[in-house]
Amino acid sequence: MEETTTENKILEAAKKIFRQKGMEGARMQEIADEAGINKALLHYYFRNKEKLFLAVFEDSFIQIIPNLSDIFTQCITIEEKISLFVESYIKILEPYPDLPMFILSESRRDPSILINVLERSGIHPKEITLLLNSEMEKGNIIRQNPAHLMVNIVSLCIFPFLARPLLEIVMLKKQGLNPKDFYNNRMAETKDFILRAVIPNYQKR
Amino acid sequence: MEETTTENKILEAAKKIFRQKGMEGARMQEIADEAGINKALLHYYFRNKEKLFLAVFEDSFIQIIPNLSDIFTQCITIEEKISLFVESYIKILEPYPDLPMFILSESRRDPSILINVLERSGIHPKEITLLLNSEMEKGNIIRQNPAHLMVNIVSLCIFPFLARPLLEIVMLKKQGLNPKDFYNNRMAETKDFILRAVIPNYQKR
DNA sequence: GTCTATATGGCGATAGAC
DNA sequence: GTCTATCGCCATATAGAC
Repeated sequence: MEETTTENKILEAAKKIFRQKGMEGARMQEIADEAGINKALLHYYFRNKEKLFLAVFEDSFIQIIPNLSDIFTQCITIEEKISLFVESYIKILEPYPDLPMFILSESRRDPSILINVLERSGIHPKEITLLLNSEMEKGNIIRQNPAHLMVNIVSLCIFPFLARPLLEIVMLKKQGLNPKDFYNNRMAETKDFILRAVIPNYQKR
Repeated sequence: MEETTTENKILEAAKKIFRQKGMEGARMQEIADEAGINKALLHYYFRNKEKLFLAVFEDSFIQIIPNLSDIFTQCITIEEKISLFVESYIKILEPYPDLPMFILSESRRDPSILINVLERSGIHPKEITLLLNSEMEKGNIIRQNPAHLMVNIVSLCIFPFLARPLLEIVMLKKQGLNPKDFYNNRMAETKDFILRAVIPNYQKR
């Protein structure tokens, strides 16, 4: 069941505002309004803006680097693993379309906020590298640099969220396309594109 | 030859600071210092921060949506066109690694800044869609949704710039990789990945 | 055109009553 | 724990001398 303590109300409000506007764009007053409390209470619970922001950032980071590592230890083919990863990742992001820009933009503003949070992150690229190399040995996936392959997959999943406002305007004004249709097809198209670049003789099924 | 009028010095300084820190993170004092002039002069030439920012944004937008449309009208194969696009685009961005985040982040903060700038942008996705469709008819590229294909190509080119600080830390701390090596190989790996997903029976050459 | 000095407002943070 | 009132700073913007 939901905890509706004051501290929790503040955190939820802060998540909403910080993720939308970033550390520098957010206003403590706006967060207080959103939480339905007074501005002074923010400082009572979190001392200052920086500390409140860090709480939101860490929570957000854990959410965007989801616990998907178990996908790669399951007993399924590499094709199914990649498929499942892409589907799960896009599904996780869909309810929080602001998260990717928030994380990347704040990481760029102040990379030091990453240091603490990376430890407890559940990112283990070394293990995935081993898996990919072994699958290449077996001929199950096309030979390529594993680091680039991982970045490629993540790029294709995340970029449409990052560029959403720009993409929507371009589609509407320059192509006469409905952005909703685009985003509805996105998961399937992403999966097929990746698998064509990765699986030998891949045919859509 | 270089124009070194005061107005130009201001614009160059503003580009540097705004692209690094964004509209909300930038300080008029810092821009004045960078330009080697007084803060009041900024207002003399550009009235207010918003107008100075818009000048920088429009200049930046034109730079990131480069005049690459002529690539698609050249008399070369579709494979060469895609190859050339990826190479040119990454090469254009390399001297300005902050540009992609600046454009996308500011577009999200206030999408209305896009309206004016999109008109004179040289983005003509409809023409590229026609080209892609015709190449699919001929069997030169694998059948897929042209809108997604265009987004995929741009995603793979741009994302590594957007995520650079995060990627560098992950590579150093979690993989023991040298980020420089990664970015040196990036162009070739991107090209091959895309061509495998697009060209029937593509073999690296 | 370029400067110094100053006005004006907003925001993070604190004091202190309840 | 929660509120009202207020402090102090900093950033944008303007006034006015040169």
